[in-house]
Amino acid sequence: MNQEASILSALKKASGVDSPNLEFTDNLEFGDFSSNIAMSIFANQESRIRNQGIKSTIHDSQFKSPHKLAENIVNKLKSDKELSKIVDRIETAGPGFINFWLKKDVFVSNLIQIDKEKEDYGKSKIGNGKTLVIDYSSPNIAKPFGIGHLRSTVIGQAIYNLYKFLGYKTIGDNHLGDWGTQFGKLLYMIDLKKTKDYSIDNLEKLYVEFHNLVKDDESLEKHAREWFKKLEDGESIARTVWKQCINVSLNEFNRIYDMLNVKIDNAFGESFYEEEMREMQNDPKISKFLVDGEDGKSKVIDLTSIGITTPLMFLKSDGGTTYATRDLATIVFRVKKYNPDIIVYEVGVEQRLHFKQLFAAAKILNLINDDVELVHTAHGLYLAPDGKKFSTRGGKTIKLEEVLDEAIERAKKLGNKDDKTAKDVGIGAIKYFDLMHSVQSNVVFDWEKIMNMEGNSGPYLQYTVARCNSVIQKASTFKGQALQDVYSNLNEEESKVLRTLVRFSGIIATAAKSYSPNLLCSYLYDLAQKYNSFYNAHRIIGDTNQEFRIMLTKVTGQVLKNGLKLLGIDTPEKM
RNA sequence: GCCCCUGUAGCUCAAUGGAUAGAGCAUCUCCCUUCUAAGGAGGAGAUAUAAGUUCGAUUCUUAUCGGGGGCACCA
Repeated sequence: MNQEASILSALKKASGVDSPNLEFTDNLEFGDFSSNIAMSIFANQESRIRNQGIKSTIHDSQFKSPHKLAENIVNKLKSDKELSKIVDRIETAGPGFINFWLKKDVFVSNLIQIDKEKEDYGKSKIGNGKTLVIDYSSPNIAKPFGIGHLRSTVIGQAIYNLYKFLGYKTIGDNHLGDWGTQFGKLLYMIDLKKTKDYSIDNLEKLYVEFHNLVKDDESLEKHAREWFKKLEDGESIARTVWKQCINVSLNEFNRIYDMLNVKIDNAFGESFYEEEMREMQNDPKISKFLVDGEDGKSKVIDLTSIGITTPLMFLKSDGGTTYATRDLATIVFRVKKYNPDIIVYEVGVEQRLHFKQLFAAAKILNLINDDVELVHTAHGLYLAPDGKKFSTRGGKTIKLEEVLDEAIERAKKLGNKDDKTAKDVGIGAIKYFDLMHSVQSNVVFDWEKIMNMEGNSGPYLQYTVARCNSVIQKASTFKGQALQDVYSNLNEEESKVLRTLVRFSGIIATAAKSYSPNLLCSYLYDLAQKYNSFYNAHRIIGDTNQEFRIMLTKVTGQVLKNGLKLLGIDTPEKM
């Protein structure tokens, strides 16, 4: 158990609150950790207590002020023997904060632990026995891999890595958009133009052209649906062309995944669930929930009972399936195959309504148990410089590959001669830029910013790791001993690094739980910055404290490396 | 028209209702005969507006004004 968890458990006992608040304090004046639990309990507003889920065995009327209540809790905490092993001092402060100072040797043993566990440091078993399925990346076949797919790909990968690190059984699925009326549109255009050019560029052109033609002739939408129906019914020409489009696209996508160094367990794609879709259509337990759509021919699932006025389109007028049908079928498959505890959809915010509908429908149709958690991360979008959404239909996109190439090129110009390092740095810059933003916020695309290699950036963190490596390499006399003696006279910079190091496992848990890799980014940047301050202010090799300082360098490099690996960012030895 | 999200420094972004609102870019001053200057130290600079709830509000509520996304046979 880490220090944070130990304090939490003691606090839980002393306050009688199930999930007391504990946060790291950046200002040592307020301890290493701080809790506002006394003030929360004291706020005797029933509604707030209910809203925050705070139930305490302590009745607030016994105490005159949150400060008095805090003192009461502190007294209990002081008699906690387990806690006294790691905590040096507990005090109340201000209006009723409870502040904890960790013992110096907690920091020492933490250093030793990091050095011992190396790349496993920070791992946990809290997810053992639990399964998480995550749907991410999910580009559409026959369209270029645009900048828009970057978020889903890298955030999804980071969430996957985080949960795996926490001991979950994790299954990643690239839910390729390889089915649906979009292919009808393409098949119609291919037939119209009698073309055999199935290159992505041409397919994209046809798709854009289709939408231009539709502006003048809405009946084309109907033709597209007819073509998709043919495809769905297994018509051989449609299937052959469709298959060729898929092969072309997959080659293209795989090249990009190689560049990004992303490997997704499965890539079943929407077409994979044809069997489940057919079974659902014939299942009386499902069909009893289907009602006629407005035209009397389509079948929809009514969601007004749970406050969603837009019904879910289950079968189109021509009997063809929709995106929603396929997503429901996917749930059926995943439940049957993996029995997951959590299913995460790392999909953009523009599909919020769809997932709201989908999750509601899955419950109505009894496809999942109530205890399965369905999560839509709803990441924000890359917006064009004019502040609007990039549009595939309008042909306005930025190809991810161009961005990646440019970043690698810039990394080379900075002096990274070997290709692997240039690639790690260039790709690292792009991934970090994406991940550092909070998941839900939109990001305005800017060539200069996305490949930033200074300041709060991927290359900054990679550079810090390389710097640590370089110091370690020069420190040939390092024996890794005699650490215990130096703690009475740590300087400010050293203390800051030490205090930051102990937070790693807590940050990982929080980042995973809230599906927010950006929290890990901020942490790593904070750690690197504190280390760099230390590095600039003090000599390492040759100092009387050199054993300690070298150790500090070694484990900082290790923690940064572990964190970056979780983010899917490689760390070159040298740069 | 209706629904959802959002508004923090010149720009791009952080901050489970907590203590002095953090960064990066840009800008101004310094620091390489010292272990990697892709670095470090320091200036200047921000919570859209108006009420409300609270011991305490960037965070919660309401209104106003911006911005974005969506609203059954695209995904």
